[in-house]
Amino acid sequence: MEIMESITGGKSRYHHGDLRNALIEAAVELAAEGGPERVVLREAARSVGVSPTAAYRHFNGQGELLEEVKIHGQQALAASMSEAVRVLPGLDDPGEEAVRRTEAIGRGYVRFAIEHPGLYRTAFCRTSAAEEHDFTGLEVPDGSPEFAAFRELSDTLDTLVAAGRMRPDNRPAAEVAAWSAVHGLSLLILDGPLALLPADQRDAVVERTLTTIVAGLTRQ
Amino acid sequence: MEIMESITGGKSRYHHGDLRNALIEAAVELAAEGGPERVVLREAARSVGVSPTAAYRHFNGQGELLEEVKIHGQQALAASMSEAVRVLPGLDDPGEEAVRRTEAIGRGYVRFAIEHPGLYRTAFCRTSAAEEHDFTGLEVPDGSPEFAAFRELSDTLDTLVAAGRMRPDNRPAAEVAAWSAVHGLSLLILDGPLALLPADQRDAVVERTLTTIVAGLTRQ
DNA sequence: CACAAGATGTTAACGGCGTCAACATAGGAA
DNA sequence: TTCCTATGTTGACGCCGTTAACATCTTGTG
Repeated sequence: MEIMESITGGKSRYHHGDLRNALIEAAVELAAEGGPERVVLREAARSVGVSPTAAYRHFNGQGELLEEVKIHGQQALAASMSEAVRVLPGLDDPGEEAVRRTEAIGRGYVRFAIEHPGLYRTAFCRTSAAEEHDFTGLEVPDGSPEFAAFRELSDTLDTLVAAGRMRPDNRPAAEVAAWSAVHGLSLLILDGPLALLPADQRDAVVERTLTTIVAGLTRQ
Repeated sequence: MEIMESITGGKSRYHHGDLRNALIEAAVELAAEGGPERVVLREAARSVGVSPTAAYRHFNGQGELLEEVKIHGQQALAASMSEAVRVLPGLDDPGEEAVRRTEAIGRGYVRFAIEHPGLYRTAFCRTSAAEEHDFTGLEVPDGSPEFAAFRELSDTLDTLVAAGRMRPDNRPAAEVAAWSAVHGLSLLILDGPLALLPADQRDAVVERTLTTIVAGLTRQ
């Protein structure tokens, strides 16, 4: 398989060259604009300039296209969380550092939801492909990049225990508690009763919620 | 306006008599089966035995029908929370009672989500009618029955403060933190990574999460 | 180099959806 | 009784996802 000299080659060609990715890109844009219900196969095809049925050469159907966008959203979310941690200053007290890091992860999570509501909602939308990974807090899958951030959370929680800031018997399900809090908070802000809260009040509520959940996790 | 002797009168009549409620009922059933995306106007009409456009005499369109179902779901959720509290035994220590009550409210919330996933998802689905109520934790709207349970949570949190189990400066946004936790937990269980967790492990995670969030709220 | 075969894209069509316009009927008030 | 209005019906439109049948490009092989 030679590399097609096409891609941006010129003149409208019968074969697109990279239709799959082009469709995903278009679909991501749609999702960013209007969430999962907005990613409609025909519109993605239209915006790429191709017939609707062409998509079926690259996806099993709309569901599979949506799944692709979903993965993209999960990765972007993970990146936001990682970035929030990366930016943190180092501290002398490792326990304090772990606490700050935990809060930062949560902040990055909520921040992404607020800044990219469509993608965030898509990342957690229901899809027919219900083959979800599961973890109780003990078994953390690795490899899949969308879970890199989750791994980061998990490690940070371990650090909390190691530094004596969290009781070991609190450790199991700690990531579920943390994740639940930021996930719920994000959705209450996006779709729920906190939707029309002015930004400054909203941020205050976010900070207070982060503080509360971390307090719960680190209670001795 | 005389009462129509119809309703269950007999013989197929041209005028249904209570089509609006019949459609809502059908739509609720659909939502219970498959969530918000399942409440399709034509199917509701079909199951009532009426033409699709008949619905337009009673609703502005599918969105308004969905909105009706949404309200129904919110009320059912509130009922589940209230029931969980009602069932609690009284305690001598009012502080301890308030703590138990807070946990019970959360348990009732998550329990409803697990037992009625379709209705729960519908209760929180996005609808065009974005005229949501908002509250920062200070201003709690009353009247609307779907918020009765929220009022109950708010009162319970007040009791926590009064009994000296919660620092007053922790009070603001406390309901947001509590709500976020149970909401996020419910969604992680329904759609997210905890979906395939066996029931007993799932219940354990729920209990641990409730404990953690209450610990955060009541930390001195 | 020729050419068959597979990969990739197109057109046409189906059924289902939400919605609108035009028409039909029933029930109550005058 | 008669007419008005509330309520329901039929028919049509454009959108969606999806399938089947056909067209064109690309590539490996003789």
